[in-house]
This record gives sequence, C-alpha cells and structure tokens, in this order.
Amino acid sequence: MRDGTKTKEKIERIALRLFVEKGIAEATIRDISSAAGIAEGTMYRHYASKEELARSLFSKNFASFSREFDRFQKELSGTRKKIEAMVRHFCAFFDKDPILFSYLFLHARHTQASFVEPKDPHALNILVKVIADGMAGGEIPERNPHLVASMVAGVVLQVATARVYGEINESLVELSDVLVVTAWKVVKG
Amino acid sequence: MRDGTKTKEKIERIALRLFVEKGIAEATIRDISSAAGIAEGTMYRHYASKEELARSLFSKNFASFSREFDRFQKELSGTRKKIEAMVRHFCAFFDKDPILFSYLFLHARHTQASFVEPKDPHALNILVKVIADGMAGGEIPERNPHLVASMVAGVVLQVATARVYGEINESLVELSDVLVVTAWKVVKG
Amino acid sequence: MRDGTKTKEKIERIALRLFVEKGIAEATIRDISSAAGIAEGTMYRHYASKEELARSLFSKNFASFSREFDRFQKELSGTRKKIEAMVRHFCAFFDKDPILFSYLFLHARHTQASFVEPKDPHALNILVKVIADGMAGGEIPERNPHLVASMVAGVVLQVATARVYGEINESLVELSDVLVVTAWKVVKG
Amino acid sequence: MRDGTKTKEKIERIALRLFVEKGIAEATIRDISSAAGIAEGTMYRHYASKEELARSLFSKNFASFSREFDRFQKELSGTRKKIEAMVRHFCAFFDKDPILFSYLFLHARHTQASFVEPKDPHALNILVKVIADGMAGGEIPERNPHLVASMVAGVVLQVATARVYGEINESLVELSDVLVVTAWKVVKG
DNA sequence: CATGAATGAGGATTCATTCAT
DNA sequence: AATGAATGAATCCTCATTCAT
Repeated sequence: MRDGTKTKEKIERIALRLFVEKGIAEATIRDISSAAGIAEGTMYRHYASKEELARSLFSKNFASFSREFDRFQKELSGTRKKIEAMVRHFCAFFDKDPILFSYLFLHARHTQASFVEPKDPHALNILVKVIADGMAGGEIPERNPHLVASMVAGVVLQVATARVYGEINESLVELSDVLVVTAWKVVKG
Repeated sequence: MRDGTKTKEKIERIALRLFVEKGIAEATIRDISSAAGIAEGTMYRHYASKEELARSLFSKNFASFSREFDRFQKELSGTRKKIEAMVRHFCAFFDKDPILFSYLFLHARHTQASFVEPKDPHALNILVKVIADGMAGGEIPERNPHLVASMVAGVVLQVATARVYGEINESLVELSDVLVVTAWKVVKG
Repeated sequence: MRDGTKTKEKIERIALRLFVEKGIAEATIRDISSAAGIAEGTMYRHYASKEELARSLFSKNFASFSREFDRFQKELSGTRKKIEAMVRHFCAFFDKDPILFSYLFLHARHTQASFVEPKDPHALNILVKVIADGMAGGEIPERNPHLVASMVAGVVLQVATARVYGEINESLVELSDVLVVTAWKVVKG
Repeated sequence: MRDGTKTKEKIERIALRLFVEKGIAEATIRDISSAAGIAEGTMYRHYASKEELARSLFSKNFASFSREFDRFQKELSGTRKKIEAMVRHFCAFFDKDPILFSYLFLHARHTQASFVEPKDPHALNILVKVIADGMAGGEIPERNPHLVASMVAGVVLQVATARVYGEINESLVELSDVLVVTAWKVVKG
C-alpha cells in the first residue's frame, strides 16, 4: 500500500457503499474488489466470507454506535434531556455518515436481525430503557415502553429515509430541533 | 387444478411470503415453486421472470392499496378526520395481511423504489397532500409537508415493524387509538 | 378449419420459413405454432416431434424434387441437353420457392445430412451420374465425376445464395442462360 | 497450466471443432468445457457468452484470412494471376485447417452474416473487386461482377464441401490446378 | 499479504413434450 | 382433432470461494 490507505479500510468503505446501494446479495465480491482496486482473492485475506464482511461491518459499527449512544444518555439526567441527546446524536451521526447510518438502521431488518448479537448493546433497547425509566420515575405517562420507543424511533428513521431519497433537502442536524420537539411530544403521549 | 386454487394465485401467495421472509434475491424460483407445489417452469407461464413477479406483486397491490387509501380520505372532510382514517386504514390493512404490508412498506426502499410507477397513486404522496391541504386551510401549522408526513408515517411504520419482529404483542388495530392520537400530535406540531 | 387451409399445411409452410430464417434449433415450437395460429399441442397431432417435422419437411420435398429432377434428364438425350435441363430446373425451382430451395440446398449440410435416406434419389447423385455417363460416352473429358459435379453444383448454388442475400438482383431464371453456359464450360473442362 | 497449453487456446480449438461438428446452437457449454478439460465457469473468464465466443472465433479468423487474401492479390498484377493466387490460397487454407475453413465459409450464412463487421475486409468482396477491376481493364468480359464472383466462389466452396463430406478424396491443393483452370474459364465467360 | 485464473454448485430461464379437458 | 397449462430436463450463466504462484 503506497497510497497510505490500508486495504482493509478500503474494502470496508467500498463494501458499505455497495451494500447500501445495491443490497448485500446484489453486491458481488467482484463489484467490491474491483471498486476497491484490489484482486478478488485479496478479500479473503481480510474476511473469511462475504457474509462475514457484511456481519462484521454491521456489528462493529453498530456496537460502537450503541456504546456511544449509551454513554451519551448516561451522562445526562432527566428523560427529556436524554431523549434530546439521543435524537441529536442520531441526527449528527446521519449527517456525518449517511451510508453507514443507512446500513445500520434503514435496511431490511430481516437481513441484519441475525447480525445483532444479543449481548451487544443495542441502540433501540437503550431507548426503550430510557423511556421505561422515565415512566418508572413518573416523568412520562406509563405505556408500553416498546411501543413508545418504536414511535419515537420511527419519527427519526423515516425522516432519515426521506432525506436519503431526496424528499427532504435539509440535513438532519438542521431538522433536529423539530425532531426533538416531536419526539418529546410522542413520549409525553 | 383439482384443488380449486388457481396456480397464479398460489404462486403469488407463496412468493409474497418468501420474498418477505428471505428477501427477493434470496428466495429462489425453486423455493417458490416447490413451496407452491408446482414445477419450476410453470412459473414462467405466469410471469416472464422473477423480477417481473416481484414487480407485479408490488405494483398491483401497492396501487390498489393507494387507491383505497385515497378514496378513504376523500370521503371525509377535515384534516384530523382524514389523518385518523388513514392511520386506521393502515392498521387494519396490516392486521389483515401483515405479509403483504411488510412487502409493500417495510422492505428496503431501494429495491422497490424502481417498482413504483410515477403515475400510480402513492400512499405517501397522498399523506403529503392531505397535510399540505391542512396547512393551506390553516388547520395545522405551516411546515415542510414532506417532513411532517415522514414523521407521521414513521410512527406507524416503525410500530408495524416492531410488531412484525415480536417486540410488541398487540395488533395494530388495538393500538390504533394511540397511533391516531400520536399522529395528530405530530401533525399539530 | 374454416379458412380452407389445412392445419398441417399451415404448419409446414410456417415451419419451413422459420427453419430457414432462424435455423432449426433456433425456431421454437412456440414460434411456429403461434405464427401458424394454432396451439402448441396441436403440432403433436401432426408430427411426433420437432425433429420429425424438420426431417419430414426435408425428405418429402427433397425426394419429390429429386424425382422430378431425375425424370427431366431421363427424357432427354445428350449430356449437354441434360445439364442444361438440370440447371434450368434448379433455377425455376429456386424462383418458385426460394424458401424451400434454401431449406433443401443451402443449409448446413451437417444438419440435414442425417435427413437424407440413402435409398432416396438424390439430386447431386443424379448430376454425378449424368456426368459419369457423359464421360463414359466420350462426350466430355474423363475426370473425377464427383469433382466435376461439385463444381457445377457450386456455380448454381452460390449464385442462389447470393440472390438470397440480395447481392444479386436478377431472378435465377433470368440468369439461367449464363448459368447454363458456365456450367457447360465447367463440365467440358 | 501445467501442460503448456493456454486455456483460451484450448477453448477456441475445441469450440471451433464442436461448432462445426454439431452447429453452434447444438454445441453446449458443457460439451466444450468438458472436451477442453476445464470447468464450465472457466469459459466465462475468457468469453462473456457462448455467442461472443462464436462471434470472436469468426471475426478474428475471418478478418485475418481476408487480410492475407487481400495482400496476396495486391502483390500480383493481372487478373489471371490474381485469381490463380486466390484460388490457391483458398485451397492451401482449407488443407491446413479444414475445420476453421468450414467454420468460416461453409456454415449457414444467416448465422454468421451478423458476425461480419461491415468495416472488416471480406474475402468475397475482394474477389468481387478483382473481377470488377479485370472488367474495367478489359481483361475479362463485362458482366455483373457479383454474379461472376459468386460462380467462381461456388466452384471452390462446393468442392471443399464435397471434400469435407468424403465425396472427394484428394486434398484441395492436389485439386488446385483443376480449380484454377475452371475458375478462369468461369471468369472468362 | 496479494493475485487472478480456475472452480463448480446453484440459480434463472427455455422449450420440447405431455395430458386432462 | 385441438387446446394450452403444466412439466422437468437441459441450458446458459453467476459468483463466492480456492489455490498455485
């Protein structure tokens, strides 16, 4: 590697993009390796299989996102503040890397359901927990926390989707005030 | 056909299920035909290709849903009533046929984006229009109608997703009161 | 059949055309039956298989042509007259039915070699015999009669081919004087 | 490659033989690859499709033959000499590689018509030109040069065909004196 | 680490043929 | 005789993966 980019990083960056653009099944090893400027066989120096590449791309990033997500809310107190921080974190993360965001959150869940290790921290679960805690603490009305978390998540994710498909032109950070307010309304019931 | 079920219907029912369960790329013609109890070649009497099957399954049902969806709101006046009717229609539709609902609304948009004919009525666009009309009529505050529509749609779709994955146990119809109230809050801003 | 055309004739006419246009392997039963306006299964009322159709089309017409060809020369005396009659017969036959001519004489011989029954009269063999007789009778110089017959046949067949592909615009009958003279020169050595 | 034969060459040699023996449509990828001792998939590293293989086999060899053919006649002056050189070249080429000759010149023209690039030099056209030039120069009588070229070509091609099918036992080179004399008679009219 | 030709199982599709109506 | 839906073997082709260099 004379260009200073490590092969593995190149593979991951390209694979991520192609998985999102075409889908995991439709993006071939040849697509990825040729876009990455490496030989097909070279992929297998770094990943045992295409599935492992897809899975690793997911787990690694998903876990790291979830950890950060978790830390964020832990440092704050008050459900309102936690929710706000989470929404803003989502928005910032989307704007920073929409492709990774799409890979982690917008793709058919059935594909990636199998990628989530139960032991890993899971962003959605953290949201559920924050909401459940808020209910337990009397800050927000008691309801099924999964239901409430889904509604909140839906607000943000669907806006992200609309942004990906060009139906909305603002960045998510620009929209984050609206999203925070809306998320809180949803949580407050 | 001795069992009174027409081959084409059998193909469609099975294909829909397998496309949702495994994904379009992963569901093979052999999977579909063997589950349908027919020969592989028989598929091609009814559909020119697997892609045409997937596309037709989408367009036909999507268009018919959207038309119904449209009619529903047209018969009512007042943004609140229209939104309520739409949310309830979504919920009822989900409960009646969760597999079809998943195929139409929960799958990777990039796959099916190409399936939507621009001329067809489109459920999301109808929602956008209802919201835009409500804003024009002063019933709800002025904002980007695409943004508001996305947030509303997200609430319902993410709950549907959670239901599909067993994170929520109630039927969508049981949840529709909550969803209507939440949707309206989101719209009112 | 209300249009007075018998199904079998319709099949044969269409099959002949498609076999010549696309090749036997490339012309499908569906092509033929749909062009003939009948059902696919109907073919099998008249022919046991596609191969039998191709073979029968060949043998029947080839044998009938060869018989006529044979009679023609038998009725004449003198090699020159026989050759002339044969060439003119070829030309007239081509003009009358270029598609049938192409099927019988211009298609890959390997395909149709297997169609010729050794016992059947064979146009080329008749030509060989006429030439051999002419040599035996001292009318034309002694050479390998197969060689001479091939050269003569080549003159006519290649002109027919050129005509089929539009490289020549005159009908074969219009060209038959030239062809007769040339054929005779070839035979005379 | 341990046997020193390159895969691509092996494919081409075998494919050529099978295309001639069985026809392009009838020779399957499996036939070719198994005769070549390679895997089916290996074909596709070298050719995008069976059709591309057939086409490339044709174009490459046809163009190279035609160029040589052209050069040959250009170096000579006098129609008689040119014709003689061309006929002898055909004969030598046939004897050197009867399979390639058959593939290029004896197969159903409709199959390979589409393989000829209009810009490529074309053996038949060269013959037409030589004849047309001879007419213009007063060396041979004026007639439709396409007609004369067809007759000359027919003489040689039909003898080649007879040789392929074992109706003639001499090699074409052995027959070339006769063919040259005959061709010239045809041209002289 | 990197290469890329070779592999071969598996997938979509075609099509001659059958058969119940 | 005619139909045309159904069949399934056979075909072309793809692509994840292996391995000799």
